[in-house]
Amino acid sequence: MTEFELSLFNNLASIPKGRLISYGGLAKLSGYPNHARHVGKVLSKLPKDTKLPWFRVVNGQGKISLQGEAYQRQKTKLEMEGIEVNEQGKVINFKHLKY
DNA sequence: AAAGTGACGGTCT
DNA sequence: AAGACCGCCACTT
Repeated sequence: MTEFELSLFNNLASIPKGRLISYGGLAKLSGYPNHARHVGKVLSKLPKDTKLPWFRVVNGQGKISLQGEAYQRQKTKLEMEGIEVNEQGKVINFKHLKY
């Protein structure tokens, strides 16, 4: 467990329901700007039963980055919080925490 | 050891 | 508005 991951998990856990953050924003918030890709890498290793709100992380264009089955899982999770996702994977009714 | 690979992002066209 | 381009960095081949 690196310091980056620890900070990342703490910040991610603090994202309120109904709000989103970008990969780059989360990286910067965790003290590592320009590490957006690393954030995705870390999140991809989370256990499927994690309590962390991984689904509240979208890319800089406000779109879901996951593909296929995973895309559907995130979309469903977001819709359960009242966030709409259009045909292009873009989130509509949301308040972003930080980009 | 060099090259490829992403749950990415800012700029330029 | 949408792509193309390039920078980025840990990991895997």
